[in-house]
Amino acid sequence: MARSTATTGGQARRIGKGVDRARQQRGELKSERRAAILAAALDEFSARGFASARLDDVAARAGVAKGTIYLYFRDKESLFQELVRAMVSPIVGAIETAPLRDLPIRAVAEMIAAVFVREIFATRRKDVLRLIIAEGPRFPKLAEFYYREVISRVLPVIRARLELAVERGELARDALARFPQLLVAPALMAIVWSSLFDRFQHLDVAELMRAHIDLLFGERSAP
Amino acid sequence: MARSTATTGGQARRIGKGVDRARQQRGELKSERRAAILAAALDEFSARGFASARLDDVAARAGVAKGTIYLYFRDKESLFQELVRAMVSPIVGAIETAPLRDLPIRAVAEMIAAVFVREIFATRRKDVLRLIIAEGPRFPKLAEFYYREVISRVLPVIRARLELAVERGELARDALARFPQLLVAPALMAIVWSSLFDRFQHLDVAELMRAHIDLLFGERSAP
Amino acid sequence: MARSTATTGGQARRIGKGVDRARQQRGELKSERRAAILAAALDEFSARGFASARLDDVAARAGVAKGTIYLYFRDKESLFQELVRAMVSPIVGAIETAPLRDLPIRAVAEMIAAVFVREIFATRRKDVLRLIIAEGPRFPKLAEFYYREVISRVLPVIRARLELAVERGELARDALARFPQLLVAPALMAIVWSSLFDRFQHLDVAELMRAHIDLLFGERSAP
Amino acid sequence: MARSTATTGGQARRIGKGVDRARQQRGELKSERRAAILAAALDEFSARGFASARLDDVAARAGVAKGTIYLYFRDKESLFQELVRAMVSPIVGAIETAPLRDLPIRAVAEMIAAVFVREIFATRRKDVLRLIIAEGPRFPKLAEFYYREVISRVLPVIRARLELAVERGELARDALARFPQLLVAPALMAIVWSSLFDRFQHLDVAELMRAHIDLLFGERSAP
DNA sequence: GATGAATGAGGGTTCATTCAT
DNA sequence: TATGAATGAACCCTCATTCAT
Repeated sequence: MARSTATTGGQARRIGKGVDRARQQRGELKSERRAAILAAALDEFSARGFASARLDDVAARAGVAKGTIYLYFRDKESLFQELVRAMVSPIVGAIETAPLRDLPIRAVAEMIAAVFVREIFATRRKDVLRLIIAEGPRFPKLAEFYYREVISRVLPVIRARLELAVERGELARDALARFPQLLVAPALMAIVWSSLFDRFQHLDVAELMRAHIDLLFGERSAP
Repeated sequence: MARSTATTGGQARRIGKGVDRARQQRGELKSERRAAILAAALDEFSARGFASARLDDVAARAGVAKGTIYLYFRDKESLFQELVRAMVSPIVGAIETAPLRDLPIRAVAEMIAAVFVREIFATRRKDVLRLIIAEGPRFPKLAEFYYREVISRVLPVIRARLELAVERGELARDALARFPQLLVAPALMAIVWSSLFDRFQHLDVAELMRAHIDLLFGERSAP
Repeated sequence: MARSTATTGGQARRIGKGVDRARQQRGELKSERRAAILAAALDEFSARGFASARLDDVAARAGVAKGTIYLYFRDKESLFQELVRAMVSPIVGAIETAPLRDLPIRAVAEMIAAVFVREIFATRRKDVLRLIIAEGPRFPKLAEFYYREVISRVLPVIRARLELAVERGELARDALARFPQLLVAPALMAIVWSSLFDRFQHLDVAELMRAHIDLLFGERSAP
Repeated sequence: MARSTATTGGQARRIGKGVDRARQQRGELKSERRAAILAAALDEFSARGFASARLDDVAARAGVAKGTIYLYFRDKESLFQELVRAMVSPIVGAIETAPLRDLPIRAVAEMIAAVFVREIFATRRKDVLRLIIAEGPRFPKLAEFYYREVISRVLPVIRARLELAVERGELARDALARFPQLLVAPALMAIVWSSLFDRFQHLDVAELMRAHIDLLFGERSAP
C-alpha cells in the first residue's frame, strides 16, 4: 500500500525542489488516502455486507472524515465496485500468461491450486471473492465485470489446456475439458466453507486442493 | 407448506362442532398465513438480500398487513432464521435414512447428485442455500444452525460410506474419504454459477454432476 | 379545514356503530393531519423558501413525526407542489363564473380588486403567490401549473370582457384589452411591496387598488 | 465590470516603475477576479436561487479555486449582498439627476419606461431585481438596502414630479401622485411574467409599457 | 387476531467553510 | 495571493417496529 513511496521517490530523486516535493507528497498522500479508504471499505463490507456497512465506519477506520470518501468515490456503490476492481484486476495475468502448454497437465493443476492458495485464499482477495459471491446477484454490473475480467479470460485458457491434455492422452476422459468448472469447484468450496464453518471444523485448504488433484490425476509422485 | 393442514386436521378429528370447526379453520388460516409470509420472505430476501429486503414488500407480497408479520415472527431477523429453518430441515432425512451401505459407491454418489438436482437446485431451496452462503457470515447463528442441522449430520454419513468404499476396495484412494467436501463442491459451484453467470453462459447442472461422477468413479456404465 | 367533520358526520348519522365511527374518525384524522402538514409547510416555506425550509421544522410545527410527512407526500418537492395546488385551485372559479357581461366594466374591475384583496391579499394565499413568484423559475412545473390553472383561465375571461367594453364604448382605448396584465399589475405590486418594504413604508393596498381603478376608469361615483 | 481598471489606473498614473506596474497589474487582476466572481455568482444565483446555488459552481464558472472566493468575500451571503449592491447602485443616478421638471409628465413617464426597458429589462439587472424579489423576504438587510438605496431615493423624486403635474394641471387626478407605485407596477409585472410565463405566452414589454402610458396619459402624440 | 398509521433513529449525501501548502 | 483537499454539520429520506383501533 505504501510501496508507491519508493517508486515515486526514485522518479523525483534529482529534482529536489520544494514545490515538486510538495506536489509529490500530495500525490502520495492522495493515493495513500484512496488506498486507506479502500482497505477500510474492504474491512467493513466484508464484516457487514454491502447494504449494512456504514460509510461512517469506513471513514473512521480509514482515519478520514465522512465527506472525504466522496472526494475519491462517487457514492457507496462506486466505492464497492472500485474496491472489487482494484483487488480483482491484478490477479488475472498470472494464469493468462503462464506457459501452460509446456507443463504436464497435473503440474498445471498444481500451479492453479498454488496460485489460488497463495494469492487468493491467503490474502484479502478471499474476502473480495466472498463479497462477489454474496453481493453479485444484487449487483449485475459486478457479476458482469467479474465474468468479463476473470471468468471469460481464465476459464477458456484452462479449458484449452485441458482439451490439449485429452488430445495428448494426458487425460483419459473429456469430462474436465467440458466442465473446467470442476477443476476450480474446490476453491469455491474452500472460500465458502472457511467463511461459514471453519470455526466448527477447520478445513485444511492446501491439503484439500492436493486431494482434489490426486483424485483427478492419480497419486502424486514423490514430492 | 400446506402440510400443516393435515396435522391440525388430525388434532380436531373427534370434535366436529361448529365452534371447533371455526377454531380449526382459524388454525389453518393461521398456518396458511405463516406460510404465505415465509414464501413472500423467501422471494424478497432472495431478490434483495436480507438487509435490503423490506418488510413492507414481504407483507404486500404475502397479502397481509405489515403489522401482521409481527404476530408470527419476533422481528426481521427471526423471520429470516425461521425461513431458513423451515426450508432446510425437511431435506436432511433423505440422505440420513437412505440405505447407503447397500448401494455401490457410484450409485451413492449418483443418488446424492440426483437429490441435489431434484430437491435443491430445481426448487426454491437453491435460493435458501444461496442466502445461507451470502448472509451466513453476518448471521453466526444461521451458519451454526446449518452446520448443526445439515453439515454435521450429512457429511459424516457420506464420509463413513466413503471410508467403507475404501475398505471394500471400491475406491483406490482415500482422498474423497478425507475430504467429502470434494464430492459436493460441484453442487456449490452450480448454485453460485447459476446465480452469477448463467445469463452469460448457461451451465447444464445435471450434466455437470454426471461429469463430476465420471471423473471420480470412471465412465458410467450403460444406463 | 375542519369542515369535513360536519360533512361526514351527516353521512354517518344513522349508522352509529363503533367501527364506523372509528373509520370516520380515522378519515377525519387523516385529512386533519394532511391539512396540518400543509399549513406547517406553508409557514416554513414562506419563512425560509423552498430550499432552506427543513422538513424537521415542518413536522414539528405540524405536531407529527418526521416520517409522517412521507405518509402523505412523496417528498419535499411534492409537498411543495401540492401545497400550491391546494391553495390555488379553489380561487379560480370565483372570477370564471362571475356574470362579468352584466356589470359595467368599472364594476368588473372593482370586483376583481375586491376579490384579490379579500381572498388573496388578506389570506395565506398571498404567501402562496409570493412563493410561486419566488420559486417558479426553479420549478417549471409549478409555473406551468399556475399558468395553466390560473393565468390561462382567468386572463382570457378578463380580456374578453375588456374587448367587449371597447366595443360597447365603455373604454375609449384598447390598451387594456391588449394587455390585461395592466389591470392586475398593481396586485402584483401589492404582494411584492408588502413582503419587502411594508416595514419601512406601509402600503394601503385597498386604497392602492381604488386609485388604480380611478386612473383607468375615472373618478369613482358616490359609494 | 472592467470599470475598476480605469480607477486603479488613475491612482498609479505617475509612478511608472516596474514594481509599481506589477502592483498595478496585480490590482487589475484583483478587481478582474472580483468581477469574474460576481458575474459567475449572478449566473448561479439567478439560475438556482441563493440557497441552492453552489460556490463550487460559482468558482468553476469564474475560473478560480473555491477558496479564492473567500479572499474576496466573507461568505456566501456576503457575496450575494455585494453582488446586489454592485449591480443596483449604478442605476439610481440616472433618474435622480434627470431634469424631470422641464419635461412634460408624459415624457417623464416615457423616460422612466425607456430607462427600465433599456437599462434593466434588457440587462442582467433584470435578474438582480428578480433575485431581490425572490430572496428579499429571507434577507432583511437586502430588502432594506434596496429600499434605502433605490426605492427611498427614486420614488420620492417621481412622486414630487407627479405632484407638480397635478399642480400644473398636467394630471386631472392625484391618484398617481398618492401611489407612484402604480407608475412602475407594469415594470414589476414584466419582470415576473418574463421569468414565469414567457415560455407559454410571450409578453412584449416595450409595447406593454407604451400601452400603460397611453392609459395614464391618453393616446400618444405623433412620434 | 389484524390492521396500517405513526414513529424516530439511522445513514447516504451535499456543500459552506477552513487551512496547510 | 491562490489553491483545492479536507472537514463535519446538516438534511432528506427510509424502514423496522409499535400500538391504538
